[in-house]
Amino acid sequence: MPEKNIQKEYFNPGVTVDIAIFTIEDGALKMLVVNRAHEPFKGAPALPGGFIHEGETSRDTALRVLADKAGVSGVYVEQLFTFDALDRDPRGQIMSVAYFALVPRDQIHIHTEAATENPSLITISALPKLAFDHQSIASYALKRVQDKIQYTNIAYSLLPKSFSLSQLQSVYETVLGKKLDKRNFRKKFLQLDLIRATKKKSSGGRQRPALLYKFMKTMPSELRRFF
Amino acid sequence: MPEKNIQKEYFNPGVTVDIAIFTIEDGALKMLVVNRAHEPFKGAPALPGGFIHEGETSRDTALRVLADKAGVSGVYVEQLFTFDALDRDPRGQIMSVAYFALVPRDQIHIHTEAATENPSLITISALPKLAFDHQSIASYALKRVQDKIQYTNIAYSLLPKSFSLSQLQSVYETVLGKKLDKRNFRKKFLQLDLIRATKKKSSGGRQRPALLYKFMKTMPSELRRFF
DNA sequence: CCAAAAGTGTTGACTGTACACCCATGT
DNA sequence: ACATGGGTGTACAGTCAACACTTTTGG
Repeated sequence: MPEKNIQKEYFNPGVTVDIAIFTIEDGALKMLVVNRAHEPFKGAPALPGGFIHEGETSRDTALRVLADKAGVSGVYVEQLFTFDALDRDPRGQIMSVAYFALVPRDQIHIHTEAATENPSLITISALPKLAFDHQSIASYALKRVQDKIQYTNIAYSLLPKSFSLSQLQSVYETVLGKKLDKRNFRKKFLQLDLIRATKKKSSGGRQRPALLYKFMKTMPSELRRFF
Repeated sequence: MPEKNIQKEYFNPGVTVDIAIFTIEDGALKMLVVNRAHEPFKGAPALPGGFIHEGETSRDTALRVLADKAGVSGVYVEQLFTFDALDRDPRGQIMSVAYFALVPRDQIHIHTEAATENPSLITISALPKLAFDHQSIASYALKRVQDKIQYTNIAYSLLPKSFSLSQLQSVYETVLGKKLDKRNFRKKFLQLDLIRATKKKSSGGRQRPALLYKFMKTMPSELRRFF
């Protein structure tokens, strides 16, 4: 290994960050995609992303993109994988450190002035072809979310601060793409000691109000597998 | 995103690959470390690694380092995580795409002519302080291996082509750092349909010869969690 | 015949899954 | 009063964990 002037003496690939931003809207799992403003793949749908800036970690870049394109901060963000197939970008050898984020729908603000490239939410089950290898990144991200919602508390990042057990169950059903049994779900989840009942009840519906719960920790925490 | 000449117009961080190479020797889990030949951290133990070359993916780099420093090829190698804290390398902003590999002890050839930097095997439980953030990389790698041996067949990459159930169990005990029940282990593992008995038996010991088994697939394959 | 590792089943505890009805509210 | 989602328990099946003795070989 060399000592100095790494940037000049050695070959450095380009390094970008791409981020799969998931949310739930109308009972469907959706992902935020943008339309590329420039070549390559001009006009094609793609994951939001950008080059790493000097003095910025890849996570910083991911958070910056998240703020720029979706107007969101303070949500769950995790590094996924680094994609670096040599032919993934026609401009040359450019790797992508991929991230994913989970965001409650009402925290996404697509129409900020900074939100270039027409960000929009697309249902996962109807994803169009994406630019670069973003298809692979998206499916890798989906798999990770589906795995991880089963043994961590990351669901907190798809829900409002307080929520009913039915809302929580609906998040699981939407992410996993399958129905769950109501009684078993409640029994198991309450045993985990992750959420606590508040003194409030939901209102506004024309049905019996539901007890509202909160996650005790809105920080990632690992558990044993529970679904 | 820009269109051309990425390498010149934009800031590119340095990109290295570091690899945690695990093996089992004398019933202990060990990792290969080198002594750094140059600054920074000259003389300090570190994970083997190096810069990505032009036209090389990070995985290519990992395989190259594995061949150079350990004389090994054809083993299980997996990308771990990309480490890019800004202060991780005193030379500047240099990220590391970390990998790990699992290698049977007898396939490691430390004393090839190319094996610079005195590679040596260190017991995991007695790791010295390592250069850079290699401490973090190593513990992250260990955790990943411990997790993944429980729901994939990666143990194949720590064993010879044929092996007894006791050898297999010993691999699990060594990696997980705990004793397992012999009858339960055998029952569960055989149910998984991952290995097949051969017609051979072990010999040479002064005890009852064991039936030898082979993994049906020596390619990564995922399962449900089994330990 | 002795030492050493190989090989083999059963039981009880726990966990997961299937399943149906009454309750509280708004309209 | 009715429509809507909220809330609750039991029984059966499957999985996990604990546990000890006999077998086969080499020396």
